[in-house]
Amino acid sequence: MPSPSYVLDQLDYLLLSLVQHDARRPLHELGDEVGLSPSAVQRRLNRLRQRGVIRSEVAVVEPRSVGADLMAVVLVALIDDDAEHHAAFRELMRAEPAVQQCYTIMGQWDYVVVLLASDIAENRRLSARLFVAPGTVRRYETLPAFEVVKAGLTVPLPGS
Amino acid sequence: MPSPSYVLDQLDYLLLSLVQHDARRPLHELGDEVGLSPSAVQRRLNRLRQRGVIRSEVAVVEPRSVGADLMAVVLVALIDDDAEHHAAFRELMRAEPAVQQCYTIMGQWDYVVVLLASDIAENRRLSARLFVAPGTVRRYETLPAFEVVKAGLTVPLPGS
DNA sequence: ACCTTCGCGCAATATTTTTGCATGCCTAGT
DNA sequence: ACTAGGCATGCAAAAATATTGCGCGAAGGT
Repeated sequence: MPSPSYVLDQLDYLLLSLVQHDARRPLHELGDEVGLSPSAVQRRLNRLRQRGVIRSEVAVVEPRSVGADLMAVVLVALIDDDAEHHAAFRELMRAEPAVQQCYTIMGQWDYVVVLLASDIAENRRLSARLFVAPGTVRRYETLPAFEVVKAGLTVPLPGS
Repeated sequence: MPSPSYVLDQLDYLLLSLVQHDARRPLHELGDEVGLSPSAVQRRLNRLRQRGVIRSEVAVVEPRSVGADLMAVVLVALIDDDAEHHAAFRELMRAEPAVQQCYTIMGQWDYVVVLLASDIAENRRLSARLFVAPGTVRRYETLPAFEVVKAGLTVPLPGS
């Protein structure tokens, strides 16, 4: 489902590198930078959207501005490798707004979860609800974030 | 610098919850959903931008579409807590496009780094360059991601 | 050599954003 | 109670931007 690998040329990469930092720039401005007319730029962007290369365009909200002052990285090990348990846990993660990111990883832990909360108390409540109550988690370790050095979804692009 | 805490009302939260999922919806559409005229919506969004509540608007690129097939979470411990070392390491992380995210954390590790690479070989090259060559890292542990269960920058919003 | 395909620029059109202005609603001060 | 100021709103005009139709030329295949 991601995308069956398509052929993107240098111009596509250039455009992606621009819009992944600022999605609000008008087409003629992007066109000036890459040497294309506005409509050509638009057709390329639409194609990238349609093919799923551009997954979405979103506004990035500063967490601290909306009371999410505590970010934490949580390492999680499930009770066992039962497919049911995994499915249930993943569903829980996807459904929970406080879970910003969740990856299945290899190694001694099963998941890495990035959790946003207003404070320690709420973090504890969330942990209880997400990791303890369901009973599918054997062990979890919370690593509170001290500082966000870098946070983004930007992707390294070939030739740039 | 994030933002000195401002007063956002329910409408602001509503708008944020909409645009943090889709930043391309026209003002009149947002207005219909929250019960405001297009210009009122726009003024609110601009205020949120100016105050830094909306940090940016970006296109989210699907990593696998551009050859970034291997994501890994890397736990890093520095040689020591020297401020110099920390500053250097953080600068390195910020400058490196393959580093998607980087947090300072509390506990036995100093940093969590989310690293994007095309494959294992490139991951090794990156690790060598970022964690070994500089000589500021005592120990690091790479946890390759098996599957991305959830990836986003969306923030939990009060009252929604 | 001819045809087909594809992406381009241009120009017309449609949509969206931006701005100026008048109004109504709070709050605070008299 | 009344008034003045600040503030956010809706509306409408204007500006900017996005979208679409069309013809052209290059690349590749027959």
